[in-house]
Amino acid sequence: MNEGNTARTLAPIALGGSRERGIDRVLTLFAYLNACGRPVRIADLPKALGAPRSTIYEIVRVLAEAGMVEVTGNDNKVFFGRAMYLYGTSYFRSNDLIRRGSSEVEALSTLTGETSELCMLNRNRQAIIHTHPGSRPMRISSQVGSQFPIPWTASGRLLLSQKSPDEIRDLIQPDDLILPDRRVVDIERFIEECIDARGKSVVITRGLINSFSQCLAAPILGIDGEVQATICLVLSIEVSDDQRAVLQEQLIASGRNLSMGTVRTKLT
Amino acid sequence: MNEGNTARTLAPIALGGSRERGIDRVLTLFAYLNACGRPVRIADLPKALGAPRSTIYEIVRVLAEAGMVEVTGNDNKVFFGRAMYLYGTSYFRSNDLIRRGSSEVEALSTLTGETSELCMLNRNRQAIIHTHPGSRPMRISSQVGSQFPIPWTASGRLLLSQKSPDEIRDLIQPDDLILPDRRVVDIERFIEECIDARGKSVVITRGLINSFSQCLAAPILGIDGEVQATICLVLSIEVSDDQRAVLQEQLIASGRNLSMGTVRTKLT
DNA sequence: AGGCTTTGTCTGGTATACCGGACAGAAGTC
DNA sequence: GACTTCTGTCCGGTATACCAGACAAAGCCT
Repeated sequence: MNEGNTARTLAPIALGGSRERGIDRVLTLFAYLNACGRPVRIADLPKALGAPRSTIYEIVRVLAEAGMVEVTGNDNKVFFGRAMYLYGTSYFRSNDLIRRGSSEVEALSTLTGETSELCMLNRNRQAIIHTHPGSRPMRISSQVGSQFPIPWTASGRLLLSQKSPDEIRDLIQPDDLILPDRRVVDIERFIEECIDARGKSVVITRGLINSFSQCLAAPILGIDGEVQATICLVLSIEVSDDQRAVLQEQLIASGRNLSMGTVRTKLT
Repeated sequence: MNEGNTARTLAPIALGGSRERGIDRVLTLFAYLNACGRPVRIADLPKALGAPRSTIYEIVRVLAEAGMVEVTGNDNKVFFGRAMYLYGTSYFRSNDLIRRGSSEVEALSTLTGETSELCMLNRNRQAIIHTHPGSRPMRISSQVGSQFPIPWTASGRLLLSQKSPDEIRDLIQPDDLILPDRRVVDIERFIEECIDARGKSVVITRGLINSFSQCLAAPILGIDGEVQATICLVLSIEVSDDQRAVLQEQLIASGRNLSMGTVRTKLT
């Protein structure tokens, strides 16, 4: 019933009915479909995206023709299409880090029995690129493709660790500082934590996204030492210190394993 | 050195310098990136796509900001980006057939030792959705994401088998009828072959894409009996009749396995 | 170094892509 | 069946996205 809540966060600004480019409409549409995670009725899109009906129908028609989205036969719902999958696969094939990272996540998760994730920055969000659930009876896991506000996660602190305070301030929207339980993260405190994360081989956050989990994240470094991604473990808050120390070592090893040019240069 | 050969097949018409929509430029760009299969210098795009420089730079900037493409740091090449991967994954997750089909391809290929592929229609091309190379010393295989003119393949005949002659004529461009060795497929003959394929449980083509391979394709049927995709085997032309008969049965079983509602309804 | 080509940025003008709104058909409501 | 709401299509006007072309910076040859 509440219209446009999602739209307000997705649509660039969407004031007053100012005219907008087709390409921007398309990008907003994609983001919205991804956020929904399932087919959406075309008729709902104008409201949800704050766009005129005629525009939406035209855009969907063009995108459907190109295979970027598909329209289901009977009830006119749209979702991503085959072409999107092909292009995404193309990216995956070309991207060594994601390929290696995905299999490292599987390995780490199998080894430890815990949920493991590969995370990267996507604009001003932290995206779950790949994940493998743990083998414990109570799994804690998030969906591939879902995106979190950066301040919610340990990975986020690492991913921003090489940015300047001003860059961080620019990147973080006020909304992003509100945790799921309504607590608010102080931006200055967050910036400190990011800078603190610089060069660290592991960062831990506890009780941020919820009260019963903690997140251990290790950086994956590029050829010139910048943080390209993180690999992380999602643990129950109750894991013993000893256990965590072991897991932490394995996590750091995985992160180092995926990093470029840092380990190999070591002399025997 | 030959400029624009690819562009001519990709760009809608692109005559005379008529103005074109941003969204169409974007779709052309995506298709071109996919056709190249690797990062492309931004500076080459205006020539390749028949678009003005200023437009290309603007479009790439916007798409890069949204993460749909990425620009490499040093030599300004563009390729698909993380967002494309996320959205593609989203499609994959929502699409049962591709998920099951991909694993069936793996299974069939492992079982037979031959190259296997999952194919679907994508606009007026046949797309390789998933593939697994055979275990023979001389592999014959094509890349995931690559797209062929429909008349080149056995799968193509199945995928069009339920269309009317007029629909087929509309779909097939004159260029598509030219085989890699310059022979030309007769459109009327091709239409007959498509209609022939209607209801067949396997279609075989020999020496079409090259002289040393043959392609066996089996339909994957949707709930109401229409061909949604095909699964196929790429074999050396020299495989014995006996061998082929065995492979053919396994292929048909895989296709039936992936089809909806046809087998399960059988009485014991 | 001097010319030549290539690359990326910027700007103003105009063809047109997007918008608003009208319209008809479908679907629900009483 | 009359009335309201919702869905999808169509059309003319205008704000503007795209284009052409100029410019500077950087390569790249002799």
